[in-house]
Amino acid sequence: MPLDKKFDARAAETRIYEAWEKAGAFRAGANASRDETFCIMIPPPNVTGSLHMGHAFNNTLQDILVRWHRMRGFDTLWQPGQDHAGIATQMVVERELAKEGLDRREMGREKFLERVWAWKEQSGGTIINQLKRLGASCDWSRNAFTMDETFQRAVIRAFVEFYRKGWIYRGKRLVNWDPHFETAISDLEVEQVEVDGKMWRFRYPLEDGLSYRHPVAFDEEGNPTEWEERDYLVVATTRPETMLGDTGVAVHPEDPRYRELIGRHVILPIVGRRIPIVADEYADPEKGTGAVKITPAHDFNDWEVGQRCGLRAINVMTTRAAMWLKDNPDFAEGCPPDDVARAIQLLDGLDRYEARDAIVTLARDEGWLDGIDEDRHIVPHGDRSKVAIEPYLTDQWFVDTSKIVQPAIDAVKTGEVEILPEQDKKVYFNWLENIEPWCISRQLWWGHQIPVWYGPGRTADGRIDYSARAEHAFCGESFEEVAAEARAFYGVDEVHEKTDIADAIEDQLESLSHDSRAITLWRDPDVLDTWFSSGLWPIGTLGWPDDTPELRRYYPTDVLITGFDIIFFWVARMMMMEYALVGQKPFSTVYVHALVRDEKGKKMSKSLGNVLDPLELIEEFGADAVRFTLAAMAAMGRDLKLSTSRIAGYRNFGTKLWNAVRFAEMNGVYEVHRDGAAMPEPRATANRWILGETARVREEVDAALSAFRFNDAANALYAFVWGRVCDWYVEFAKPLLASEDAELVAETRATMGWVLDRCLVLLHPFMPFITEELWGATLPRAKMLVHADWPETLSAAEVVDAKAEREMRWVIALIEEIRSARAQMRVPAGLWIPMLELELDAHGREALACNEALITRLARIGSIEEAEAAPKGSVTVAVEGGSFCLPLEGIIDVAAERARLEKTVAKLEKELAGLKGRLSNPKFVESAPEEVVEETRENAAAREEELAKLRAALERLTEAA
RNA sequence: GGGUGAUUAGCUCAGUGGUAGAGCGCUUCGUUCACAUCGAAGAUGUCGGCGGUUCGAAUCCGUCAUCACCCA
Repeated sequence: MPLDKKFDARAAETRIYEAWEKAGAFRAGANASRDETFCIMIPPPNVTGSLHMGHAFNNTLQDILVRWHRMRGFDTLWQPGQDHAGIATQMVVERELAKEGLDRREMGREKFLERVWAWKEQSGGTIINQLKRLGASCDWSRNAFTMDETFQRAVIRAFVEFYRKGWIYRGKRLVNWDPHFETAISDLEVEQVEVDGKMWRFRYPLEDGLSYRHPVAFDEEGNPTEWEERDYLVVATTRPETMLGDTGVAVHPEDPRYRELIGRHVILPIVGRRIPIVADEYADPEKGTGAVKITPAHDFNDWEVGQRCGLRAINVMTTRAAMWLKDNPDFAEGCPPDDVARAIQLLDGLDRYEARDAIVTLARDEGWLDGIDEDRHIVPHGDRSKVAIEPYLTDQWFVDTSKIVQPAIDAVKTGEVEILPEQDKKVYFNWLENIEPWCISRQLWWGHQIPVWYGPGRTADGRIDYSARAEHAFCGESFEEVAAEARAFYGVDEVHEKTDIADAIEDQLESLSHDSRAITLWRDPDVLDTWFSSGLWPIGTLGWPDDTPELRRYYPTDVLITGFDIIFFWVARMMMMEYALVGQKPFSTVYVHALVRDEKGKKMSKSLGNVLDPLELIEEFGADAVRFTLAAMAAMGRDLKLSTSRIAGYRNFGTKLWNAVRFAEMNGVYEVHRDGAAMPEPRATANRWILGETARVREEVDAALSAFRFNDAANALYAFVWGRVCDWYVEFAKPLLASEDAELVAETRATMGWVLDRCLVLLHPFMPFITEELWGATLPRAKMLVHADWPETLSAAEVVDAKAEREMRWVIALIEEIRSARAQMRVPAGLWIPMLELELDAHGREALACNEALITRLARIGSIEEAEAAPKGSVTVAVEGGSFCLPLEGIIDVAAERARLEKTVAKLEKELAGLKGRLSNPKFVESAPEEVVEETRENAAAREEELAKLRAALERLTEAA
């Protein structure tokens, strides 16, 4: 049954994917024929996410490598899975609940988590199915999830190990607080956004009527010429609401204006707090007034200043970033009670922005507003919530990254782990060498709950101490483990667990009243940063902490392919955590790819509306076209700008391949060629030539893929299949297949069949669907293409026939020359014209004799005859070793022919001048490599020869005219 | 402010010292004989500017300009 005229991607892709899955084609070790393993860990997408262009790109590259290795017989595992995306998923579910008028706090943790799991069950498969549409050949039977029981065990184990080694600690620190989600987030989850804002200047009165002289006018050299007497300091701030937590004013120690004020005090307006003027280099004399208010509990820089200068940190906000003044002893401490009461009355409970307005209004009304300037500044925002982040003082868990960072740096320095492209190494080092402690606790419910339980403390003399400060933490992989420890610690028989601190205290009081020897512990309610679990991905998915066969076989993995945007989030953390936990690298090579942008180079974003949906593109052009486009554009280290016309072009490439096979089928190729046939040994030059070309492209593709040069591999295949097989070989084969010589026909069929099979094999990693379809449609096959043998030993050195290659190049050049002359002379395309052979060397004669049928057919030449001289009005065709002419008197325009020849002559002359110039330079001949000099000589000679022929032709033209 | 990268045909981009390339687009011609998602032919470049190294620079170095991204 003949093939259709084109490939129906939409109908075929699902069917083919199902066939692969049914055959278990992607299972770990499928098609393995050698000992070496090849393992890629998928960068886990969010479980409730959906496929975007970045995923499509990333997974296409992985699939190319995986299919390539699988066909080469490696024991291959592409490990798929998803992460639980703590904040993102909790956000989605909370939004769902809100529609039903529900709130997670009212539901309670357990009920809420049930809802999250239900949501995961419902939408978790979306991205898997989308990856399948793309053709991703993951071992889905091993699909992993960071919240799976086995993976949870790995996360908890990692936490406990780190804790016991002292690499994790809990502390009251300023963290990036997201007031929308009411959780801490890590530095990396913060986006810096430039916004238009204001800079307010406030006057803080000096204590006890103190005053100083502040310069207000300056001469040309900047020396002050006028001063005014001030009994206040002017501080500037972009965040007036934080002033309630001010505990100092900093000036530069060298600043002459304020030197005498250092150590004195100002009285904070509104609250009446007496706060010191401290010297700190953080205060920049050039900025504003050079005096800066310090709010250690609400600003990272101020926190540092506070630490250095011994200032208090007063938290004045709630977890929702509303003002917290009432019942806030820290706030009230040291302030006049009347002022505190008034502040509470005016400001308590106000949102931070309402409070800002209120404070500015107060300042204006009370006369301590010095002025307002327009100001553009950077405000940190939560990358998920998009609200302004509040630096916030809370108890959080941190990984002391300084303890585990060194092996991650060394591994890349020594080359044990390779990062490609090179430039991304710098980014990696830059971050790791300046690494900050990693805040890993999140005030969320969806995630891995921190395996730490708290109980009362113990005093030195063995009594139990219930004060909050004495709180004792127990860390263990289970409550049982912790309970055992607690029994020993307290010397009690019973240890109870409560999830909530309030319940625990109640329970404790109850036991005390019964004089029972029991202690109640409560578990830390927080969960771990999703990236803490993703950091364990390579070992966790393979079964760690158990010593599984998979872990032994596939770990360390081979390649990680990921976007540059998660080098810090993920790559660096896997490096640190895996070295810390198993003492081995997680992977050998990291290939970092760039961003997919729209065709104008803009980052794709929903708000810009320039998002290309990979699934829509797959619908329109087929997965193969989308994949091939991404591969062809994957030049290392460059962003890629995607346009649909490019995808359409590669869809056409698939059609081209399809029709080449269709041609073969229509010409009896598959009556002769057999599945698994050895490479034929044909006589005909064209057949021998294409075998050599096939060997060459195989080497090119392997070299390119080995170097992660996906674009080179894709382009080599494109140029081979379209530019050599379809444009030339199929055309050469037409006269051969039409020959009377049955043996010639048979060898041509065998050759074409073999070459096309190699095309399918080599293209399969890039275009798996259409190639698999053609593979199955042409012959009964022992194995599906997905498991076909990669022609690894096909070597150009062995297969290329230098004579055949030279001959075919000559034939192609001649045909191109004739076609070009015809087109420029406006010879009607359908017209068969005679050609005269004027002079020809031995090689040319042989090449002509062997390929006359090809030449006459492809150049539309009716006859070739020898002639002594070119007749009047003929067109000259010069080739290596000879020249021909097309006697076209009456058809051609002499002036046009002259113009054509002159143009070529001019081009050759220019080239020749350059070549001769170099050769006549003695320094060039002396210092350039021998082969370069030789090549230049040959080039010059060849040009000279051609030039002579064309000049002669020009002369004849002149004589004739 | 610090860092990284980019600047090559109309567009998107390859090109690590030896004759400037590809795809798309454009122009002309062409459909019985695999494919119009096609074929044939063609036009288009001070390789961002300036300096340097070299026999030789799109390529190496310096500098300036413009743009982009990352980090503060």
